[in-house]
Amino acid sequence: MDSDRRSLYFRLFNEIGIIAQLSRAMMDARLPDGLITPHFSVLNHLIRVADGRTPLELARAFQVPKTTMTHTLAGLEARGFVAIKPNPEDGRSKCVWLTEAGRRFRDSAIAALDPDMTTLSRLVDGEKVERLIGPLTEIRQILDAQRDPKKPSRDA
Amino acid sequence: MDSDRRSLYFRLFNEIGIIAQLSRAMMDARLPDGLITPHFSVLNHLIRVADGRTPLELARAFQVPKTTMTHTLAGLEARGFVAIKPNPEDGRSKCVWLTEAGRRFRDSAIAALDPDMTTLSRLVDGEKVERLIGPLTEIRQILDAQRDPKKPSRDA
DNA sequence: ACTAAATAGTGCGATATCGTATTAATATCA
DNA sequence: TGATATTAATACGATATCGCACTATTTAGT
Repeated sequence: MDSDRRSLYFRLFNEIGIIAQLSRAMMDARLPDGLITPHFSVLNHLIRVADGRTPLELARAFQVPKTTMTHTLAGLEARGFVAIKPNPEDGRSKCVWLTEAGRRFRDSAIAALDPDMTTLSRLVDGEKVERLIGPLTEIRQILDAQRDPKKPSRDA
Repeated sequence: MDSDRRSLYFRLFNEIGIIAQLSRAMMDARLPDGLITPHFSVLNHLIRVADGRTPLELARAFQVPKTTMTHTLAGLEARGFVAIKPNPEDGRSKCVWLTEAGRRFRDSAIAALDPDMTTLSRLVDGEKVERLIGPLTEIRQILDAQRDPKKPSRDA
């Protein structure tokens, strides 16, 4: 592979890595206590996508190792933001349910993030963001498909 | 801020976060020993951008806290991939220089990553990537500028 | 020159992230 | 049905990441 082509992809991943770091730092700064972006993201996912997901489904959705999701969920459960119950369809598995406190926390977190998001929406054209999401989703899916299918969660 | 607009930015950051995680996992899997993507990225930066940077400059370049960069550099120094010397222009500061071993390691890491990158270049159109980098760089710069200028490294 | 404020790097403790190995339950199949 | 492989979750240990606080040095202001 020639050097120019290679550095193109490195630059892409570098920019994306930095944006991920900056956006996460921005959100972390608005979240209380020991709660950080992954906690909020999981709550948000449970509301936006579907309640009652299994830990493994959540790990896949965020592309983190199972053990990382176990840890994140333990933090949410300790604060009473989710309830983790046995999966009635599979004795090995669990289901993660939002609690009322979890919903309230998610709403208050969004409120806390709102000023930053509003500022951002003034600085970054929404249509430009929409045009980005398509290709980014495509790249995400390709990267996802590249992983060893035997390892759906990277450490299984 | 209305909910649609808000979820647009959340989706952007979510996709970017997942791609960052996947690309990092992909690279980590090809790096030896205890070396991970940040180690490689720093070496790559020293070659591509400029040798002899200070730790703080590197922390800013990657938008990580100073302490994180200290830790990353310690790992590189322990393996003899960089030499950290006093900054002749500032007694508080240091300068990070690549060693020959560092260059060799960077080259071998690139060689190890090459198959993945080649696969990627077949699956993701290079021109599409080029069209992404501009807007992403812009967003990165805006996010960067949004941070409190008093805290150039998030924990200063 | 002297003092006060700012800056560069790091020690330290807390938490996050990850890989490996383990346990329990389920699925496969002879 | 019984043996084997697969799967979901977690315990555990190692390292990464981060914020806070501290030291040494430099810079600014008088």
